[in-house]
Amino acid sequence: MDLDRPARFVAPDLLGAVLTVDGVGIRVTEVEAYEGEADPASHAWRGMTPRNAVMFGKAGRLYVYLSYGIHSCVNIVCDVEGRASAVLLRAGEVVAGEEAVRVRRGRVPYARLASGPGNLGSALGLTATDSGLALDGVRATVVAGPAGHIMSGPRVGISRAADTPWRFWLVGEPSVSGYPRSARA
DNA sequence: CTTTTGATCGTCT
DNA sequence: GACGATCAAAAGC
Repeated sequence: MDLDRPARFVAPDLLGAVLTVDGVGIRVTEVEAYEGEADPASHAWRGMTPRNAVMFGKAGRLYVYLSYGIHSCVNIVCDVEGRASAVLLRAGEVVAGEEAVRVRRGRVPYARLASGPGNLGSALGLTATDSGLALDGVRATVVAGPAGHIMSGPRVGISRAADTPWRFWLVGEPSVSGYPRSARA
């Protein structure tokens, strides 16, 4: 998997890949691409800040941020150093360490364990203090995997550039959120 | 079933 | 001091 490309190209390739953090494995089923200066919806739109600095760094690290004061959302940083670019992991299927996930997520249906960016972050047990974590095999890894039928559409939950079709998901996967229900193709 | 609202806080203006 | 790359529960129909 070549992460040294802009997020919009890496995003669809990440579908079907398995991200493992501290023994919990998640098969990615839904992602969104965010790119620096050219993308008004990106955190890096107005340049580097202490929070988004990791987005400007080299590929293969995790960018984790606190959303709405409650949820931790997880991105995989891509593109070459100096170009802010990241893929938000919106949903996945838990394929390893389900017991550890249930401690944090409780008694919810299997398909919902990591459905939605906040839930996925919770399932992995990541918080903003983990931002910058390298996918180097120490605590975390990504391994590419087979993807089925891929579809794309507008990103969810943003107010700017809401028409850019940089959301990608696997058709037929129960964990895909698409929250809130609107664009059904 | 659809729409609204409360929770909760770091970040940037 | 306002506002989110959100979620689940409650209220409205």
